[in-house]
Amino acid sequence: MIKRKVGRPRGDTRERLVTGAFEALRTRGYAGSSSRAIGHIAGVNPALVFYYFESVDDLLATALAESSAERLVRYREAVEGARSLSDLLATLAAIYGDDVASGHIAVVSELVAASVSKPELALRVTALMQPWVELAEGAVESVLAGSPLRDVASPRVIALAGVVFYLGANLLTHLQSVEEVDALFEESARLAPLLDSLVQPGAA
Amino acid sequence: MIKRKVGRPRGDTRERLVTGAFEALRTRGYAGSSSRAIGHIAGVNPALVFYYFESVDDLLATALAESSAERLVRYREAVEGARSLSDLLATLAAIYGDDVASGHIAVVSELVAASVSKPELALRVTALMQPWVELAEGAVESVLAGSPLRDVASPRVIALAGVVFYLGANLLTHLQSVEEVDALFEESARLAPLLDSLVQPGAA
Amino acid sequence: MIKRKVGRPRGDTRERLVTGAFEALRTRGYAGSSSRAIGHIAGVNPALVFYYFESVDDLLATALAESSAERLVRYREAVEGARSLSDLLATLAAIYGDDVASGHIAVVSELVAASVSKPELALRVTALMQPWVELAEGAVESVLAGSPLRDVASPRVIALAGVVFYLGANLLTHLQSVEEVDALFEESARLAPLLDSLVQPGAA
Amino acid sequence: MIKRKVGRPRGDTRERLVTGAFEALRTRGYAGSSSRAIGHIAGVNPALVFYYFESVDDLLATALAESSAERLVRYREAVEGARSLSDLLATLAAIYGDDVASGHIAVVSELVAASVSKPELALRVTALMQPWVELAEGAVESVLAGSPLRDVASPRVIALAGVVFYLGANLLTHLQSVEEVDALFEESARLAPLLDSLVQPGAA
DNA sequence: TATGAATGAGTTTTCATTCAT
DNA sequence: GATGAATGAAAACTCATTCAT
Repeated sequence: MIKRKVGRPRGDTRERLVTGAFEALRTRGYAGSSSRAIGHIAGVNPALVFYYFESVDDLLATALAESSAERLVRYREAVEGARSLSDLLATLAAIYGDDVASGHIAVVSELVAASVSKPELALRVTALMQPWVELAEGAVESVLAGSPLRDVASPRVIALAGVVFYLGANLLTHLQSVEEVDALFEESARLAPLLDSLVQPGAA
Repeated sequence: MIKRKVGRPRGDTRERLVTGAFEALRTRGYAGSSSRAIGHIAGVNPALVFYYFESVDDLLATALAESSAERLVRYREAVEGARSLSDLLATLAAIYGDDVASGHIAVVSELVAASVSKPELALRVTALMQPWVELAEGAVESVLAGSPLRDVASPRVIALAGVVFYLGANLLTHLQSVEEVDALFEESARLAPLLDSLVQPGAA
Repeated sequence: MIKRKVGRPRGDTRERLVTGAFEALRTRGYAGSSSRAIGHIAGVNPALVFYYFESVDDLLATALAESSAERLVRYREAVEGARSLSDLLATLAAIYGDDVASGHIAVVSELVAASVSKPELALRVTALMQPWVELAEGAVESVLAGSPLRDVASPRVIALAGVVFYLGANLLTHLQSVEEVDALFEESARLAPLLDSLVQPGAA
Repeated sequence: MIKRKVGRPRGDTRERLVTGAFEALRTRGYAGSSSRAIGHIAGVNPALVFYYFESVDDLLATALAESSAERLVRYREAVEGARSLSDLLATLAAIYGDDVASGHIAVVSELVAASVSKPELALRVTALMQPWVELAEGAVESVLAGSPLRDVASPRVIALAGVVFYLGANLLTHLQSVEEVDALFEESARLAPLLDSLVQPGAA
């Protein structure tokens, strides 16, 4: 006798869990993302979390990893095409805006926050940050090429500064309102031309 | 025979709890700062947390508040005495350095992070941030006085940028090593004179 | 050096506690009437509960006792003046109505309810019921005097029936709406003359 | 070597919990029916209370619901077969007697009492009462059919009166002795023929 | 693959009560 | 009379994880 639970498409369970974890983090925060909660959102038995993943944290980190990888592909072109510091700042602002809208920013917040007291999770999250730092580093490098600033400022550090800004803005978005943070990006857009002229004194 | 119930009127229980909470946050993170853990560190019955405070979060926020107030007093002079942007950046770096050493930075991290999913806590933490934003705002204002930049950049937003940087650096300190973040501040020190000349073109 | 806490009139503490206990029962229920809660309402140190009373339950029972005694005085005349069963029913309805308004009914509910699993409290509450049963018994007796029913119905049992009705109505008031219970009393008022004619076949 | 973790899949756990809850209410009262106590009586891990039920109150209400449903089936025939008010009163007395013996009455008492300060529980208990009120209403209606009283007394209200009586008797059973309450029912049995003759003046 | 049952440790919080002052 | 501090037990509930099936 063949017995097959009806109505549950097989094979996509892992994927459902990943999506469920992302949603859980986005809507209930790290503390509310228990295996039960994720299973509930995914419409899947909570025990499966441990079948497909090592632990809840592992699943959570995977959810962030997948979202991050997808965005890396999506933004790489814009970042690498940047010709000036103001281009780069504009891109950072655009990424930030998209991430607020998609909920990615909330998920980052939650996991970075949790990482603070979970070393294992911190390792995962840090690893996810690396490609972004490298991407930014390359972009800064090409923008600074031929600039007198090249000798004063290290691209690596400036890239890190961008990440620090993104992380800090992340937190502030939760603590204050989005508007305050938006004002920050608008202001930087206004100052951008000034920065450009610092970088390439002869241009324009 | 002298018999004294341990822990009876010691008079400093509240204070011990506040210190214990700070230590718990610093060494075990938010997740590890249960009433039990705090009571253990303070050498006090965990139920007393609820005698002296409304909740664990209340105690935790109080611990941050006391540390924050003490630092505000300590740093106000330096911040208000700043004469240039590079002075201000140097002060920010100094504060950051002290806060890493004293553990205050860890405590801030933990509570800001936890705030992300605890609205009530977020309110407390946000309130604690305000005096710092205002202090920074005033300092930026006096530094920009008479500068051509005055018309382009709002002191409020620049002050917020400083806070965003502090918060972001906070997180990065946990995710990466302290060295990376130190490099950030060193770099900004190297760039500071350049910024100063932007602010006061005529000077020097 | 004479030191006297300002602003707290001495001597009325016991009374404040009794009133506070009544209010606590009325507004927060038995479960919410902790020594802390009562102390808070009374504006008095919770430890005083144990100075003036044996236990919280003792204080609670005392609060009911005082309210009950006061009402007994107030209603005795009406009950004893009743000339017919319909008079008695009307009085029962009036008492019920007053008790709903004054909150006494809520307090009775809470304590009778709690008595179910607290034998000591049950004793106190039962004792408080006795004078009412006796009062009712006397009234029924005089109403039935000279009635053919006298041989069929014992006044004691009819009085108990009244109390059972009062208690049951008490509970129903909490489970259903007050309106339902009011309907009950209105209906009995409509049926009362019929009952009167049973009691005194000859009259009117 | 046969090794079987105690308490693993036994299959009847839910049922054990329901029975345990009933027993706990019966023998220890509402206040004594903690998850721990129920788990102990049921021989089951207390955490399972929350696996199978939403809360302790949910389990408790379920226990009452199951007992109530079973009795409803058992008594429906007798109630619907009643031809006179005295039949109905006799049935009420019989139900009361059975309920005292089975402990159902104690359980009702406890939960009705607790409902006074637990709105959610009150909803459940009230819902449980409805079928009984309706059953009684139908029975009263058929008994009053063709009676001159039909115009004076509403079946709904008389049915409610029956419930009020049952509830009040419940409480009195706990406050006083069972004997007092028994006397009440005996007396009503003695008065029943009189009532019957009121209802159907022509008969017998 | 998937499920549902089970466990034990953990959490925050509340309480009655006691006692030194 | 009155206070505030302290205690220890208990409550409801949640969780990650395991395991037999």
